[in-house]
Amino acid sequence: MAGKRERIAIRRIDNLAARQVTFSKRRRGLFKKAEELSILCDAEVGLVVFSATGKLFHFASSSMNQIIDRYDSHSKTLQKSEAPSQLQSHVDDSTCARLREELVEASLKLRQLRGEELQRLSVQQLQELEKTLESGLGSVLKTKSQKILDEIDGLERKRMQLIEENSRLKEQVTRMARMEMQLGADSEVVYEEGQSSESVTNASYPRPSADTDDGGSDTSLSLGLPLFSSK
Amino acid sequence: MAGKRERIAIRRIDNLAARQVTFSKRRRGLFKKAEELSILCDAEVGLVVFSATGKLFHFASSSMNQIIDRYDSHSKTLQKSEAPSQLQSHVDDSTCARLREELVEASLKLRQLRGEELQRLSVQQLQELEKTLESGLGSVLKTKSQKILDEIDGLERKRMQLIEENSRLKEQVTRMARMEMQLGADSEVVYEEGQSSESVTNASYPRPSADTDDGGSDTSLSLGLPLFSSK
DNA sequence: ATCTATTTATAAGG
DNA sequence: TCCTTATAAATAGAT
Repeated sequence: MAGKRERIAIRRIDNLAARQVTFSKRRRGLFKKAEELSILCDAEVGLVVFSATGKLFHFASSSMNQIIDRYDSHSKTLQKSEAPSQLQSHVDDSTCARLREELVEASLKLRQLRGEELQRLSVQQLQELEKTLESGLGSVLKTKSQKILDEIDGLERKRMQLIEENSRLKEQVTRMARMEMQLGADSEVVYEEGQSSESVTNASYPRPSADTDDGGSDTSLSLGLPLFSSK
Repeated sequence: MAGKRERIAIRRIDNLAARQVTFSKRRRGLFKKAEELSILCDAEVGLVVFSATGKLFHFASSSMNQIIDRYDSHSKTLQKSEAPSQLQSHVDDSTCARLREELVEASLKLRQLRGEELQRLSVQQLQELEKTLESGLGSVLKTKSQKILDEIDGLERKRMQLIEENSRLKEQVTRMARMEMQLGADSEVVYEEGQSSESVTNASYPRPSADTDDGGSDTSLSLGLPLFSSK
């Protein structure tokens, strides 16, 4: 029979055998293409692959060390003062080895929490993992909710402040309009800008840009442009 | 018009423009496949490419430093001679520092997955964490179910084997009982153990301990003790 | 960059 | 792992 091939999603292949087969095939394809790229385009290519079982595969168009060095020199902007050589290496190999171990361990746990590398675990261990994940998920959800509520709360508070401010302004406008009427029609009035007092009673008039952050609670007296002037 | 495409030989492309175009296209393809391999097959992949013009491109399924370290530890069969003290410590401070950094980072992520240290995260980040946890939890549950089903399956298989064995034994006992009757009442019968043939027809008689593992399928003829003997 | 004719890679099944 | 085949994906050449 031949393969009724279907497109596959790019996510970890669960079935171990299938995963290994795919690894073989794709690894070969990848290395082939890496080599082709280096030859066709005169590029320096280094490729390192560790199988899930820890086996190493690698390709380098020149020498891997050379490529790694070149990579390091590109990525390391920070240089060490080489002067005292390694005479005062405070960290010894055993410290490093321990760190490495811890890192490997931490990485494994991370992957397991992410749902990988589970095959070797016992049902008991899986159960524990499940509990950890559930509790973690619970905390995350709780924190997320809290943050969202806080945000809503903050917005609501700002909204209330704005409403307050708004009504203060309306009041002020009303008062001023009344004063204007009392002044009578004989006083001379100059409009600094072409805005009549009527438009100010509209709740959605544009706020002046001076007040960038909207936390302001007393901009009512510093609007920066005259609300009206009489003629 | 579209391309009347021809296969190309794998050798350096002379034309500069064509070489650059091909570099772009194939580089993208290569990186895509590198990532796919790492995801599909749970492999650790590190890829470094320098263009002919010296530009660096790189991909790492985990962290490049980690991969380079792992590569180094694999490829270095040469061991440190302890004689000249720490004059030739293969691991330098920077490697160690890097390890430390990675460990700190991994620990933080672990704690976050466990539901700690969440306060500084944004809602967006929490959302991602949530997705990770949910997917991890899904995998764990799936794996656990599979393991439990496998166990049940194994037990069921063993049960069936025991039932089979049991009925074989019953048959044997019946046959033997019949033979005994045919021998007549005058023959003397000696039981070496205080067990009558009747009790063997009981489905729950204890099995002899010789067969430790219960995968056995033909203990019926090697019970290790005579069912009866004639005199 | 975009468009296709073609070549390649590869999933599925033995 | 290798082989086969149908099909998905990559990509050379041209616009």
